[in-house]
Amino acid sequence: MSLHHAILGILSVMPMTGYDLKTQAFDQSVAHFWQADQSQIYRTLSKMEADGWLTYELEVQDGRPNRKVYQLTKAGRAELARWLRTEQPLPTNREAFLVQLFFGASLPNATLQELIAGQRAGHAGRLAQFQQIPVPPLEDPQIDRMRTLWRLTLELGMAVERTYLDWLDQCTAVIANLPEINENDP
Amino acid sequence: MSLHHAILGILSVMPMTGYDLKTQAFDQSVAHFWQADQSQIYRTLSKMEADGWLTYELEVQDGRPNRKVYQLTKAGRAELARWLRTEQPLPTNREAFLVQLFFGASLPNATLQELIAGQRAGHAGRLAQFQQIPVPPLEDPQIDRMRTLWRLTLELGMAVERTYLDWLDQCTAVIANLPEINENDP
DNA sequence: TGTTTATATATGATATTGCATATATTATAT
DNA sequence: ATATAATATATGCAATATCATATATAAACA
Repeated sequence: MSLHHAILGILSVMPMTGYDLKTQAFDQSVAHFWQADQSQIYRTLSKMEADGWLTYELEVQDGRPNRKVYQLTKAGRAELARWLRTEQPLPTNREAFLVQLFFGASLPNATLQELIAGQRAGHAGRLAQFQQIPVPPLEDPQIDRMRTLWRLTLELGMAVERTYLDWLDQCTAVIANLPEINENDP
Repeated sequence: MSLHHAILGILSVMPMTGYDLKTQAFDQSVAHFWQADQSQIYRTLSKMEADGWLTYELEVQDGRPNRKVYQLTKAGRAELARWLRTEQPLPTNREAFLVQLFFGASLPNATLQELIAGQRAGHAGRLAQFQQIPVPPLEDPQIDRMRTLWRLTLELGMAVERTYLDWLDQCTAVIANLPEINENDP
């Protein structure tokens, strides 16, 4: 639904190809709030071009596939401006690990701890990845309106990851104090 | 992918109908980590029954549609036990509001503040909803292994909502100090 | 020398989600 | 008296997401 609008946003800052959208934008600068599959990006670009929101300039290359550098049309800019003002629903919470924990009472403590450790490694990795995205600090927000907003979204991404890490450590502590289940008695 | 497993988990605690799964489980006790559409629940139940993970007992009613009370088969219990031990990927971050904020530099401060206020109301509502889900406190985890794990998942849900609320308040403060854009100069 | 990585776009197939609508009766609210 | 909510299951359809694979060449690596 709003992969369209994420793409409009990115291309409004800088025209680029589907390949760049994947490798530069969705895998990097906006990865903390939107991720997209390569095949879905190309399909969505085609559809948006057919709908008149985008055009592209073909850069002919030899030895490599030609590049289609996409940019917004007037209609695309209008659509982005309209959508930016519409109220958005909260994200849906769907998290497989929490299903495991909620229904995991039959698992031994050690197994629960292994699952928790796996999640912890993942979240620590994400936090490290977010911390490497370069944006200026918030101290002087007069400087650059756009970068201030970028910084805010990144602050949330990092705050959420820290919340996960703290909570996973709490889980480890709680389960360490839990009496072991009797494996003969399911 | 794991709506199947969320359903296996719920029915392993208590056999119930598709209607009960929606109204009692997905809209209430597990709403903080998994949500599902009614139509998807019924389709998934049919598929799981066809795959031999579930059976149902028909309770004939008059004046109302008959109830299909689903329960796990032996194969269903085995699949749940297997899946509970498999490592799960982190949830994907896809949040439309952050797309707006990231690309919203062209919006006036007041519009940004309205969008933030809308999100804040939503997250405050979610937190209030989570706080009404009754589970015993963590002080004595010896009491009940299952309820301890339930409590932990709920703690995360609430911690994440508090993280959002704090961050949204920070956004309000930062944007209040931001110089207004010149609307004649896009 | 052979394998992987990078560049670049594209399609097929499947899974998942969301929204609307259909049916049918009883109970409750206005 | 009439409309809405609750109970209960089901299908159609469109949007979205995921996974695999195809094509083609150059560069880097082992």
